[in-house]
Amino acid sequence: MKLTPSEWFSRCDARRVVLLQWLLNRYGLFMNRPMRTRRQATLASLAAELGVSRTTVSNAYNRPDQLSPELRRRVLETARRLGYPGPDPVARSLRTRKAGAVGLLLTENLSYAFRDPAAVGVLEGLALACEDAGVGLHLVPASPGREEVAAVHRAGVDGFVVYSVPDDDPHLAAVLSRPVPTVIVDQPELDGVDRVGPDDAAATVDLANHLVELGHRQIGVLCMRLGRDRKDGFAPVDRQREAHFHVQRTRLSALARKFESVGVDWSTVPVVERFEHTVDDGASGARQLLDAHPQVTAVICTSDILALGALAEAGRRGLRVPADLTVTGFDGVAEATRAGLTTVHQPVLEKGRAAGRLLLSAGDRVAPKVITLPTELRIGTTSAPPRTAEELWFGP
Amino acid sequence: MKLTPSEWFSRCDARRVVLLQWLLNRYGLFMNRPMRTRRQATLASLAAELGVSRTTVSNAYNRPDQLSPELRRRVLETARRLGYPGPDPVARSLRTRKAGAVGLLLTENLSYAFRDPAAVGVLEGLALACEDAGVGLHLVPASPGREEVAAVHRAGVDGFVVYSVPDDDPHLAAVLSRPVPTVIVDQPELDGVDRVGPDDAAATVDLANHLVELGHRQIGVLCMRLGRDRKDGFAPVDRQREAHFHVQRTRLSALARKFESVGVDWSTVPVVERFEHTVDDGASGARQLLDAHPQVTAVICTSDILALGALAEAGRRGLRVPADLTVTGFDGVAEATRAGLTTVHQPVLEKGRAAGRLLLSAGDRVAPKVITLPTELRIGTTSAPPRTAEELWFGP
DNA sequence: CTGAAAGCGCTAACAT
DNA sequence: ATGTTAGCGCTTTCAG
Repeated sequence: MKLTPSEWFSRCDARRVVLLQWLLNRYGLFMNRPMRTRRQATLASLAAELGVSRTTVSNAYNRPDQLSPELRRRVLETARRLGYPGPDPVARSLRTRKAGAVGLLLTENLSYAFRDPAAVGVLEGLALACEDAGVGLHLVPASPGREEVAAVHRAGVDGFVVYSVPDDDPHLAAVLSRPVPTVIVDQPELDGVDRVGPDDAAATVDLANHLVELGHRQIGVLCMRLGRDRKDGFAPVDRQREAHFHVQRTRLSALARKFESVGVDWSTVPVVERFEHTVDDGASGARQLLDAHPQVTAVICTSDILALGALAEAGRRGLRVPADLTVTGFDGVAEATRAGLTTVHQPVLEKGRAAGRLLLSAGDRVAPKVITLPTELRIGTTSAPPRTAEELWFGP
Repeated sequence: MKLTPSEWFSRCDARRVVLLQWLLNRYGLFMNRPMRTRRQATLASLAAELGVSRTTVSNAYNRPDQLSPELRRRVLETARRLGYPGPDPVARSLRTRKAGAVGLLLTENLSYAFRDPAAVGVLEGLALACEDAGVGLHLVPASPGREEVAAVHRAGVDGFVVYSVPDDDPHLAAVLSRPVPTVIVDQPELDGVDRVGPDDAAATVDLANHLVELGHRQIGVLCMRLGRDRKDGFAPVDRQREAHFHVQRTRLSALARKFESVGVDWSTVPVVERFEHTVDDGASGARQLLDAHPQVTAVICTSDILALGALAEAGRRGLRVPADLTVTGFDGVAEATRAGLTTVHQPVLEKGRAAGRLLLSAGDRVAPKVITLPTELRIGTTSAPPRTAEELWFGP
């Protein structure tokens, strides 16, 4: 039988192989590569050089106890001499079926992720969980604009954490199509997919109760984006109901339920939406809200960032908080606490950490798991009873 | 000649192979794997199912122009039916020698990285560069404490960005031992390694000039950690000189040169070191400095974060800034600008972005490249001439 | 436009 | 304690 070149090659003894490899390397076979990238030493060439098997070299790196210390020393020494940088991580990943990294998908400009303290908290918690497990955290390049999902397919990871994306996000679909475990943080809520997040409805009801008890009936709401389309302004009830962001949808509907239960017609409650989640947009949203509805006694914001903007706008208008206007937030980030904001605190760092742990412990689990984090209503110095008609006439 | 099983196997035609694979799969060969992980479809099995070659299936994903649209449709359709998730990223990386990710090494708790605005800026810029190039950003889990460098070797990346680590960092050594391009941000300064950073010496001299011109001679310095060992307190001159952080070393020596040139004996200048880089540590450092040296008229901080702490401490002591005490920073982060701090501004976001671009454009380059970023002295409201003896006695 | 052949560099199971 | 064998899943010339 005729041998293929590779078969013949593989029948040569180690010394011959080395010689051949060297010759091929030296004279042209790799000429198409830039000369600088001189053919790296590999585990195989190292083994050949040493006259031992590849297994032995592999063991020298991965299972020191499987070798005599003396041989191991020789292997490592020769590796250094030959400039062998250790087993190639990609090849090892292919073989072991472990990439040693978890992917993070946040369909937002990364700039946003780094600016929003709540997002940073999640990121930090996740990073800590990864650090504990010794795995890398692979940020997937996915801007909200681009529909390009190739990056998701290209990511060599053992699982994904998806942070707060719309339910119709194409990147999310791509993630779910990959045969690796996935944990969603906050939103969307998907059957059969692990998730970690607060009980938004309950937390929002707590907050609403507080405002109802204070006596507020003339309220306005400032919320984050409700869809992937850029839209700033008043959001009618059907847009609220069809919001592609589950968190916003839940918070709004919880507010609606509570306030309707005390006789407020929700369709008359102004809800202002802002696409960007910044303090400035919070301020402009509050401006729009208060310009059109000056009778409002409380502005409920679905995030602290927006609420900080609302506070700034109140100041600009000469409205004293909470005497003239009540403002509330959501998240309980440090900046908000410092500002004395009445808000719902959620443990963002824990959220990220829980997501990481959940993901990394996947595999021994079969049923999807949902972790609900505790929230806490934190009454600060930005909420008080509305001024009565009397007070408005005669002063406090 | 006797055929090995694999040789024999490879001589079977496609239909037989499929049947065999199916049988083996079904009956025991993979019984050691958990049953849930039912053998995923692969490109090969898909090709077999379709009766085409692997090349064709590969092309369907990677080179649509190499197929009839009709065939491509059929391939993708069958893929969906079989639950084939597309080419495995790790296998592809092994074959193409491209991981599609850049590694980021910052030997600090990631928590720190996310809290320090200067670090966040760099991270953000780097993330933007990666996003533009469509490659992932792989955060390497490397806490300062652990000497464990395996994570560096395990990272499947095409290159590394190293942000501000000590020159004797073992993780850095591990990175440099990998046969991939590396760009260092800020420090250390290493021959033959690409680097991007400001001209610390020149910038510091600018700042020192400003203080000298104002008339300050009794100064104190507050600096970041000078070594990997946790050490808080006064740093004698030799510790300053032997600092393992090039940036700190340079800033201190530039200050020393400048102030010595106007007659100040540097060995009498108190330099307080803080291991942690937080506002609180800045405050405690300032306290230690001012407790021991109340005659100081200016506190020069090697970062804005420390300077913000110093401002807080000054307030706590009833010192008016800048009337009673001048405080300066370094970096020009937003918080500092808001506080009116006199500082050296450096474009942190650009720094990260430049590092990313530099790394991603490597390969067509041969000589190492160093990018020096412009800095700008920003005189704020925290620097003024020191009070004269007269003023001290008779008031301003 | 399609297919055959040849590995990328490594590890794990199973011998010895 | 060390070696043998058999791929992991893919892309890429090169030859039809």
